[in-house]
Amino acid sequence: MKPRSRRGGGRPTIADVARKAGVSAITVSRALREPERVSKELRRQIQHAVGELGYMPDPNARALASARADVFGVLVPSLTNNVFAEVVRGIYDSLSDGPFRIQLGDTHYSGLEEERLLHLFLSQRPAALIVSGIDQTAAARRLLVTAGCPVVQIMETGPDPIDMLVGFSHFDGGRVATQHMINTGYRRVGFLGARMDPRSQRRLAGYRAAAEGAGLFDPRLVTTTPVPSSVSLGRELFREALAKVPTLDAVFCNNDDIALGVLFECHRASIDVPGKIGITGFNDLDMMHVAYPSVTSIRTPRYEIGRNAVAMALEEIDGNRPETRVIDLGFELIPRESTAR
Amino acid sequence: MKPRSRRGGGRPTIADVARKAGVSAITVSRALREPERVSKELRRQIQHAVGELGYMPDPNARALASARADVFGVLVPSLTNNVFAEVVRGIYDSLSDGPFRIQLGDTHYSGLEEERLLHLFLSQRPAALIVSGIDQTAAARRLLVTAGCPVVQIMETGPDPIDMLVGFSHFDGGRVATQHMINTGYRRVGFLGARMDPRSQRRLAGYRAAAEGAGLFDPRLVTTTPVPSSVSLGRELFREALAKVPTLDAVFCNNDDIALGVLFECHRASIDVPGKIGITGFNDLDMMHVAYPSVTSIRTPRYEIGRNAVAMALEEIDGNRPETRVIDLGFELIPRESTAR
DNA sequence: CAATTCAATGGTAGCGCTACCATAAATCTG
DNA sequence: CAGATTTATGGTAGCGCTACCATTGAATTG
Repeated sequence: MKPRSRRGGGRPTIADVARKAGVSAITVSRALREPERVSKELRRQIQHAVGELGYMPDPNARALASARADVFGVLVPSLTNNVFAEVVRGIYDSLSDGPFRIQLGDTHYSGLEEERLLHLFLSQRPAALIVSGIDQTAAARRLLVTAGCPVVQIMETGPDPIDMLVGFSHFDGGRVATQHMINTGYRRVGFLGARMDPRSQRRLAGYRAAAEGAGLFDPRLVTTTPVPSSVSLGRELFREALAKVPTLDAVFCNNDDIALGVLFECHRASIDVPGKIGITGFNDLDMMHVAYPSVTSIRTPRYEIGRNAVAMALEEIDGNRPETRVIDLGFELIPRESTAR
Repeated sequence: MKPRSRRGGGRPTIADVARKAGVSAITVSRALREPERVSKELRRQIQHAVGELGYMPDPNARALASARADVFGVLVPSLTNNVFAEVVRGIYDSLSDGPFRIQLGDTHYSGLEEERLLHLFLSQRPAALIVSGIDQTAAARRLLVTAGCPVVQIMETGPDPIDMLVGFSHFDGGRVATQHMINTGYRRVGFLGARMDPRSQRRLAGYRAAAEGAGLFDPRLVTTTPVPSSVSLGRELFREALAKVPTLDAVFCNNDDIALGVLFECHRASIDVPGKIGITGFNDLDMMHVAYPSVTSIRTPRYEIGRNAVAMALEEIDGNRPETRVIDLGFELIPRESTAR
C-alpha cells in the first residue's frame, strides 16, 4: 500500500510532478515560484507535467515550509456596512489575479474582538495585514508593530501610522459639509449621528469646529446614538432632533442612510427640502443623486482606499519599501438639491 | 544556535509547551483538540503552560498533518450586494466562536470564476463549502461532488442538491408579488429586472406565471438589462418601461434598489404612488418600510440562510448527517403603502 | 589556460503538527 | 484472580513543501 493513501487522499504532489518531468522536486518548486531561475526547457516540461497531473500546490505545506502564508488578513468593523463592502471590493479586485488569498474578519466595532482576530490571523503568518481605523487598543497596536509583515491602516489619515496608512480626514469631511450648509444660509444646523465610532466622532468634531467658527454651535443641535446606523434610525434621530430644537433648519448626517431616513421623514411630514430643512449626507452612495430631491453628500474614496492599501502592501512585499507611508486620498463635497436654496 | 531560529521565528511550538508541562507533544495536541481524553491534572498543567508561553497552534502545520483545514469556503456572486452581505453576516456570526476560519470568494456572477475559486479553495482541503445558487457549471458541480467535505448550496430551493441546500423559491416570490398587485386591481403590471442572474430569471418566470394566469401577460411589460443593479438603474428601467407602455400601472422590481429608483422617479415626475403606479420590491431592506410612501416587498430570510447553512455543515462535520438535505426557509409578502389603493 | 565566477540543478533536513500504533496501568469480567 | 477490556499516555513517522547548502559544468577572466 502506498504510504500516501494513508491520509489525505492521493492528490498529486510536487514529487509526482518531479518524477513525471524527470527533475528533482526542488526544481519543480522553483519553476513554480521563480520561473526565471529555471531553464526554458525544464520549465516547459514541468508545466506540461503540472497540466497533465492537474497538480495544485498545497498552500498549507507551502506556508509551513516557508513560514509565510500567501494570505492578506483584512479586518473591518462591519461586513454589511456599504462603506466597508466597497473597501473590501477594492481589496478583492486588487488581489484576485495574484497568489494571495484573503482572510476577512469582522470586528463588530470591538477592540477586544479585533485583538482576538489579530491573534488568529497572526498565527497564520500572513503576508500583510489591513486593519480599519487608527484607534487600535494598546495590545492590538503591539501585535501589529511586531507582526513581521506590512501593516496598512485604512479609512483615515493621521500622524502616527503603525506602518502605512491610507484614507482621508473625517474631521475635514465633517467640517466641509457643515461649512457648506452654513455658507448656503442655514443657521440652525444639526448633527445626526448613529453608532458614533471613532470616525463618526471625528466628523462630529469637524461639524463642531465649523459651527463654532461661525458662532452657530449649540450642544442641543447634536443628536447621537450608539445604535448601529440604518435608514429607519435616521428617521428617529430626525424626529428627536426636531422635537428638541423646533427651529432646526438643516442636518449634517453621519452617513447617507441617516440622510435618507431624514429625507423620507420630511416627505412624510410635508417638510420642504431644501426650503425648510437642508440635508447633507456622508459617503455619497449611488442613491443620493437619484433621490428626490437629490441629496448633498461627501463623496469618499472607499474603493480606492482598498486598492491603494493593497498596492502599498504589495510594494513592500516585493521589497520596494514605499517612500510615502501615509496617503491622504481626500474627499469631495457634492452639492445637490437638498441644500440648494 | 537553535535550529528553530533558522526560519520562522522562535514562536513557541507544541514541543515547548510539552516540555514545560512535563508531558509529550502528542498529549498537548490531544489536550487542545479533545480535552476529555486527557486527565484533569495534565489538562490543567498544559493549559497553564499554554497561557505562560502564549502558545498558539499553527493552523498550517495542523492542516498539513491532518489533511484537513479548519476553513469554511464561502462563494458568493457579489460582496457589495446587500443581500449577500446579510448572508455572509449570518455565516460569520454562526462561526465566530468556533475553530473555523472563513475563506470568502467573490465569483462576480461568473461560472468560470467560480470554478477557479473552487480549485483554489479545494487545494486547502476545507472543512465545508458554501456556494451560492444551483446553477453551477458541469465542471464546478463535478468539483463539488468530489470535494470530500460537506457542501451547502444556498439562496434557492430545488430538487437536486449536490449535497445540501438552503433557500427559498424565487419563482414563488415573483409569483406572489405579482399576484398581490393583480389582486389589488393593477392591470398593466410590469417587470423591471437588473443583472438577470438565474435567481432573477426565476422571479421573472414567477411574474410571468402570475400574469399569464390572470390573462394579463404582455412581453412589452418586461424590461430587463444585464447591467448590475443600482438605484439609478431603477430609474432608467422605469423610464424605459413607461416610454414603451404608457398605460403601465404597476411594477414588480427585481429587488429593492430598483424599486427605490422607481419611487424616486415617481416623486420627481409627480406620479402618484400607489394611485397611478403600484410598486413592489424584493428582499425587504430596512429602508422599504421607512420610504414614503412605504414600499411593498418580499421579505427574504437572508441572515437565516447563512445561519442554517453553517448549522447543517457543522452537523455533518460532527458526524450527524442531517436527515433533511433541503431546507425551504420561505419568504413573506409585506404589503405596504406603495400598493395600497 | 589555471583560477574564478556564475548559472542551473540537486540533496538534505526540517517547518509544527497529528495519524497510527504501541505500551503501561487501571478496571472489569465471570 | 487470570484474562480481557478500557483508559491514559508516549513514540515514530510522516503530511507536502521550501531554506539552505552542495555540486556540476559552462562562461569569464587576467
